[in-house]
Amino acid sequence: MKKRISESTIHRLSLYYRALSLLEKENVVTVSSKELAKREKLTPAQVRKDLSFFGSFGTRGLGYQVAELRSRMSHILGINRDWRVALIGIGNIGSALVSYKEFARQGFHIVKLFDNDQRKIGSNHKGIVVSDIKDLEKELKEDNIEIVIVAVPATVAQYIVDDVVAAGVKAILNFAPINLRVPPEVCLRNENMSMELEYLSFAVVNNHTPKKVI
Amino acid sequence: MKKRISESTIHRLSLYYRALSLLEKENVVTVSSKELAKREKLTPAQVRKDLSFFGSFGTRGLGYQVAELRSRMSHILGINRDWRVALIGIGNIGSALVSYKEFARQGFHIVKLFDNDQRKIGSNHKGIVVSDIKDLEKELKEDNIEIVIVAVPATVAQYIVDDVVAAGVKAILNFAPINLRVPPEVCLRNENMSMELEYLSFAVVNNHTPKKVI
DNA sequence: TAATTCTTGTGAAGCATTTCACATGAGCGG
DNA sequence: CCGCTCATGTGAAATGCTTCACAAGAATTA
Repeated sequence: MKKRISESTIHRLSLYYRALSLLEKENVVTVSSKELAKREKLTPAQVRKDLSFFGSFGTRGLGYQVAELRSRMSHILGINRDWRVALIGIGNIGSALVSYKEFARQGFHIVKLFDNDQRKIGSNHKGIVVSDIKDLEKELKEDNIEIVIVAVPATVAQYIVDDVVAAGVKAILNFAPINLRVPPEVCLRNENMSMELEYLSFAVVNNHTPKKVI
Repeated sequence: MKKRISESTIHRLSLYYRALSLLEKENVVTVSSKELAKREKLTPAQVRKDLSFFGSFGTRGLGYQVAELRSRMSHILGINRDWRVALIGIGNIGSALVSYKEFARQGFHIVKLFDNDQRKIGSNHKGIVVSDIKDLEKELKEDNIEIVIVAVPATVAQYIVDDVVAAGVKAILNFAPINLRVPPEVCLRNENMSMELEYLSFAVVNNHTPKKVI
């Protein structure tokens, strides 16, 4: 399996995983691509094609075993395990994310907090003591952090990310509204909430309706 | 101009707008598609093609006037004006968003807050008194709200959104991790932070590097 | 004014993604 | 056990998006 998987496919895997989790809770045993597609507003062919990149998980004439497919999806997405996540920047957004239960529910555990504000360093948020940003690289290494969430002002984000990369972290979720440079082996995702509002304002002004909802 | 504009193009318009704002601050007067592309890690052809959907804004041999193009972009995106935004759900995420200055900076003003918790109703957040969710439809109409941010638990999100739609709102930014049903004329965007972390965990587990960073 | 340089705007080509459509296999009822 | 129904998995077609490549316009210099 050396074919490049598209970003859209990966996002849809998350959707499938979520739908399957719900189905399992509803005690549904098998599900067809048709039903799965309906639940996530996709086409059955799309569902089957996405899954086919990773193997043949279904049974002709019957569909997919909900529990089994969910487990497969979690393996493919890498969420069949726990992740140690560090959060940098304990401002508005940062504080909210520390308390955001959805992350832990999916196995993403925020276990380190960093800030540069002396008043925040040493303080306790949800049982985690805030570390000094000065020790970022050292502590990320020591604690085997694999994913970092950056929630600092745009002006300092690049410096922070340089340190994060130096610490060997390969996955970064960035909330600062700025285009960050990272080496090609690092996966960077941007969460730019203003851009989403701008999308909406574009839609309203131009009477535009998106084909697919992300 | 009746061609369907792709989601990617709209997102890139936001990037152009941001880059142009910075250039203007740096007192740069003109910019080429090449330079603009470099700043946002795109190709010059992509920049020109995107702009060409909306008109011819450049001068051959010279490039684009920074100030003028920025103004054009803001008109196209609909951010040359202020927007009245309501925020529903004053939990972790909701509270953070009320204080998030980036929104107001782009002209998105949160002017209404709603919650169903009696302890929160009537309380004051950044100068805004929290309204009872029961009055949602009425107050959204009265206050001419055009954009709504939904930051409530997934279990109640659909009911809330039904009311929002009934109030005639045409643009919704949803933070609840659930697939919401809205009529076709309503533009719904989902901000699913867990999905972004899942993307990262997929990338780490599969040694996958995305072609383009969103 | 003519030659040169620069960079836009845009059809056409090249890729990528989505959808179609059907062969194939599994279950089930008679 | 045969025929019928159902639903997968997948090449091929269709659609959509990005990149190429170049004609053409604008400034500048001689």
